[in-house]
Amino acid sequence: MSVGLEDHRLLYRIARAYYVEGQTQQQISERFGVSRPKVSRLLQRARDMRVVNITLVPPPGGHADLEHGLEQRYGLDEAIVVPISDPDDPDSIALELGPVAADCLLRLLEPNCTLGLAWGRSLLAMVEALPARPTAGVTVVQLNGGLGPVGMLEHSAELARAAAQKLSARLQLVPAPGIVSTVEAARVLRADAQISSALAIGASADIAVVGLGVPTPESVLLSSGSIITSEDLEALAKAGAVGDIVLRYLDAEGAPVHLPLNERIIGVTLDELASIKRVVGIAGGIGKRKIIRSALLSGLLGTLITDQTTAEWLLSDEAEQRSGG
Amino acid sequence: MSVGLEDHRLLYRIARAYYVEGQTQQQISERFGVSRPKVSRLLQRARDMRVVNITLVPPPGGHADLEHGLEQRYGLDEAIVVPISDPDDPDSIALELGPVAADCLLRLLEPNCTLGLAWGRSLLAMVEALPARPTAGVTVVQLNGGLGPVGMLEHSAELARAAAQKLSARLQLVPAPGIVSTVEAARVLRADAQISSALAIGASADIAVVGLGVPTPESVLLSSGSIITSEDLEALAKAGAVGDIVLRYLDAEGAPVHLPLNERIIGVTLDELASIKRVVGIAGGIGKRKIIRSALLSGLLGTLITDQTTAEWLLSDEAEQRSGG
DNA sequence: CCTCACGCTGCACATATGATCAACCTCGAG
DNA sequence: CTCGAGGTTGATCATATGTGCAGCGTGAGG
Repeated sequence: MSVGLEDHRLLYRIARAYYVEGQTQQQISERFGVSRPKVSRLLQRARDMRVVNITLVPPPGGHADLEHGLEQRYGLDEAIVVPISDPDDPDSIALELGPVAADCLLRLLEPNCTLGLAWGRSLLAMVEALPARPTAGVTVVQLNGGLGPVGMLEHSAELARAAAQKLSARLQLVPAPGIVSTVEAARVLRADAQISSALAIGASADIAVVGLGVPTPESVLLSSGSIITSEDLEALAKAGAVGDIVLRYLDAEGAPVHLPLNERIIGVTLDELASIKRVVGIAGGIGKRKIIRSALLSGLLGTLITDQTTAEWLLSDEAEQRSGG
Repeated sequence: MSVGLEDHRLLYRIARAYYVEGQTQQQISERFGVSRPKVSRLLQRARDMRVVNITLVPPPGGHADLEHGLEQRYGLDEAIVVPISDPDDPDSIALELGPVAADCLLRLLEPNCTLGLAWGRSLLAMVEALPARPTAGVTVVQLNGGLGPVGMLEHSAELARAAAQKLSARLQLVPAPGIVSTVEAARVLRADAQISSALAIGASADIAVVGLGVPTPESVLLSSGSIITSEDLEALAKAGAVGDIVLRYLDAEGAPVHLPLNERIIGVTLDELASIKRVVGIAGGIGKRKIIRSALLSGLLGTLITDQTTAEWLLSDEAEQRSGG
């Protein structure tokens, strides 16, 4: 019996009625004289047998596969891959990631939420790209103490202040440096009511936006102050640190690096960061590959915004091999 | 602002999550940080803007457009167009329409329903193609009295009997000829309790399967008996009749033809036929074009099963012009 | 500067949909 | 012929989905 052929005809007719003519399964069941659940099953079969083909038109640029690949491989909610005009210039990268991150942030923001901000060039670019969009009941909070000279734009407090202004949000600063010279000083500062309260608010943020840092002499962190010493740098290198996320250092596999330096940090901890539902990481450029991969492996990030070149590397065999080594 | 581009990206990502990854809108809304109704609207927009393309694979033979065209133009529930190996041979047509009609009928049949059958070669072919498939509580009933010699396979009673056997159904015959010589005879027969009861059951059938007849000397109707006289034929021609549906004659536009002949018919009336939810018409071939078109215009049919050539004609300009003439 | 009209947002609801389940039928093996 | 396994059916139900609605922000035009 030519079941297959008649079947295909019916599958097609029903699929057409459903997908093209927009009839409900109920209407179709009455029209063709089959039970309503059967229509559902026939449509299922029509999809399985590719009688209906659902095709998606990828957005221009072809980053969709990169994004999906990153999400699959590293378990992200969302990866956003941005084409960069000059992929070798860190400033160019930050400036082009920023607006995209701003778009993403606006999408994620909802009334009465708390937004935690770290610091860095990319964050700065994002905040600058933010349009003035008052959102009811939002609180902007620093995730770590300030770094570098107060008033510097990359300074965490300045970032938070600018963001709060754009969003007409309540501002919660952490009135302390991000790194202090001694463990004892950090302990004292953390004991301060205002500081600990601010950090607690940061730890309970709904959204965190963070950059990823690399401990090189050129980085903003080191060049703008001398709080991290060359001894610290050596210790970090020896311990295998490849970079930091909100001042917390990770090794190549995304594991925290345990060093005395940690005790001198004023900011949310990795555990606290992990408890934040939505952590958005923004970073790109060749120099940040290792820490980006590390952050991805750590599982801390829900969203990653990076450049195309880095995305390709993160999906390449090279990144895979390092996982084995 | 490159709204369109970022929009396209998000539309694509969401469409992909929904259609490819099979996530629910709820999951997507949480993953991408937009409200659930918005996901629904974005998906709607993705379809409207052809970010998702839904393509159907037509069944081999390319009759799908013909079928859809017939349904649209004549307001059918379903048209089934069958490719015929020899479109000029009426027997070939009937034999090839039959199995398709049988498939269709099996689909339409449901437990505890009443199936009314008319008569003719196509109906015979359908019944012969029916597999033995007992269906609970089905009643098969004649829609009109018998025609031609009793025992002839095309005979309405034989058709009904054979169908009832295949379906293990209860059989309700109309113990009378379909056409009698005088109006008076018809009146007497219709008054018979058994006959009128049978006709009432036929009139309340859930499904009716009918052929379409043409009043030519070659037709089974005329060749097998001499109940319709040449005078009748002339009167039919003069009144503009192009054929019949269950022995009721229609003009080219699908309107009933009022003639004394009507009073000599034993069978369900056009009004009764119109009250049956599902009327399946089976007919094909060049000679039947006019009556098929007429039956379609009458609005009596819910389903039409015909051959490809006829379907093309029914959608051609020629058929259109006749509507104006 | 004020006003109005439009569009967008999320909420709440009605509905459409897919899954579960028990009964049934079919087909093949014993 | 009898029996049992697998598949198919429609009833029922929880869930997913689309839409009307009120409120709000925005931008154009006075």
